[in-house]
Amino acid sequence: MTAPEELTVAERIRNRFDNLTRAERQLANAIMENYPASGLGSITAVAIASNVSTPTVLRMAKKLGFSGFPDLQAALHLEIEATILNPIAKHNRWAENAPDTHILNRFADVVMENMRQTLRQIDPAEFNTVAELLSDREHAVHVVGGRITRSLADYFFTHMQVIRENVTLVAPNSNIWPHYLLNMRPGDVLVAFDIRRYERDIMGLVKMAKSKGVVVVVFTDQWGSPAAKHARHSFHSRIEAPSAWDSSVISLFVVEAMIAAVQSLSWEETEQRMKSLEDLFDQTRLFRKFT
Amino acid sequence: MTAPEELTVAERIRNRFDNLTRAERQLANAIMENYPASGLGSITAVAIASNVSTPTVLRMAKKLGFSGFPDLQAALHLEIEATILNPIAKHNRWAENAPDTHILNRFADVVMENMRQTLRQIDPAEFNTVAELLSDREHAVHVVGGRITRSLADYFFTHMQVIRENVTLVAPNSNIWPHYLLNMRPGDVLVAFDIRRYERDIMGLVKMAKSKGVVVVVFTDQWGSPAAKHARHSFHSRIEAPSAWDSSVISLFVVEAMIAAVQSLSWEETEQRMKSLEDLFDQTRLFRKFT
DNA sequence: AATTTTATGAAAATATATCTCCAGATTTGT
DNA sequence: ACAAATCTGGAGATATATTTTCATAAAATT
Repeated sequence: MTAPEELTVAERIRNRFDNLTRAERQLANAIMENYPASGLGSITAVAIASNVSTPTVLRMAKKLGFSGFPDLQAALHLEIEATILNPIAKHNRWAENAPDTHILNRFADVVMENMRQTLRQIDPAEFNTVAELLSDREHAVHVVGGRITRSLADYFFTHMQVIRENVTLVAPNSNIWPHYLLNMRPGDVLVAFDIRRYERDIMGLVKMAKSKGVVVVVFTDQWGSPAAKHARHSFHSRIEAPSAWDSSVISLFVVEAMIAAVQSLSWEETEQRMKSLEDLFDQTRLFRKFT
Repeated sequence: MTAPEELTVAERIRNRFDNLTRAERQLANAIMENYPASGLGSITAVAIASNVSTPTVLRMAKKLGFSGFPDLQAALHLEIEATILNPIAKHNRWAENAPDTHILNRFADVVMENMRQTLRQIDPAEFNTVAELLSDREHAVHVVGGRITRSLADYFFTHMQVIRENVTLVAPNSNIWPHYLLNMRPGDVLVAFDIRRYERDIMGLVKMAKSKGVVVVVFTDQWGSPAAKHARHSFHSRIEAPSAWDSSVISLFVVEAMIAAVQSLSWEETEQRMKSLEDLFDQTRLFRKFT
């Protein structure tokens, strides 16, 4: 036997429909008509929409086993939550041979949730715009990162360097940033990485670059680096992690997607460059042959 | 141009995120967290759930272009109605506002599959063993990466350096690797990153380190670096990507999970070190204060 | 360091929603 | 057709939600 609390409002209505009075049936039909959205307004709104009085709504709510109208509505909210929630996020266990509480599984849960949230926030149009900016050979691309984000900046730079010419990685030491600023021209793009704790210097660099007419793109976290306010475009990744540190996994995900987008916007040139690169590698015998 | 009334609440939040204040961003994130169900309660309930005051909720609602909170909520109700009525348009996409074929969605699919496969392959016992090895202060940890994996090595190094002393990042230039080999002692741990195309030099370094009694841990891809054969432990991440490059997202995921595991194995010391680090940052005023 | 601007939440004021009560309408049983 | 039981909604009482006001705190600017 299912406990009454676990029945949906719709089920309760169906179960007790025969016990309902005329006005209540009218109300029940109106609710089922466009369920569950029809039950979301105030008791007054629901009453009016169904052409019954508010006490009728209340009485039916009580008949259905709720303590009052707000109680019924809370149940509807939970149902909506359950219906709308993305089922992909609910993977019970990632590493099947490890317990749920193993760090691998906990991490996997959080990362997937981060991914879901991040993708919901990204505006694909803005993403495309930035990809186009970055594939424009007319203007240079400058990349800068902070203490932790340096690795991301470096990763991004390494790939962009293969895709196109005229890409600079700004050195981590902010003392010599003025040298880099010298080389930035209007229309150039500055890609800055900054997650908490946000670094003063990045903010400064962004402001100065902006005043020189440089288009600034900031990759930051869900709270947003202060530098993002001065940026033309910004991408917010969720960086939650079951650890003392933040997670950069999703930031890297967005970066890789961006690299892929830029690459496909200018595949012909990129392909050429990659081939030349292969040749160079062959000559230096840096790599073993891949089988 | 879309009329403002036709934008969803989520879109409005995205559009104006950069104009939001700290408390408002906190609220926005809480709403997006479990959207749209999170916005269904009373203004008070929403405020409490997000840990902000009710006026903040109201102010944000107005900033987003609504006349008040009930207006915002009515918009949510309409969205829910639209979503539920059209079940096909729903949840099979990550970035709901981009087509399935958009690179963001294709990337998300692949990453998710990579994660599944990778976690299925990892032996949690081995994972734990390596975490213990890395948290043993008696022995030094050396980290090395290749052309692409350098960023991962760097990331791992940066974090390990905070967690414990006696961690070295081996410089990318393999000419001077012999210098580093000089400092490796039996029982030390060498963490090497190597994904295709596998690099000859990494292989050489691993072999030599092994012959000196160093415990080698290799992070590689699903096919496995040849260096992995000489390693005591190895972790294989799936690096498939819808792009000309491989994806490092899952490798980073495993690295972060490992960092978290090591950190929790020696939390007391790590905590001390992190506090000292905070103090140092405060003194150098490198970061802006995070609120 | 001092000043201005902006952001924030506590608390009061207002508006709205919810519930209670009850008088009349409707149905049911005789 | 009549009495009893039940149903229904109007109107007021109460509770809650929403908005406004304002003092304080934080941040930006000078």
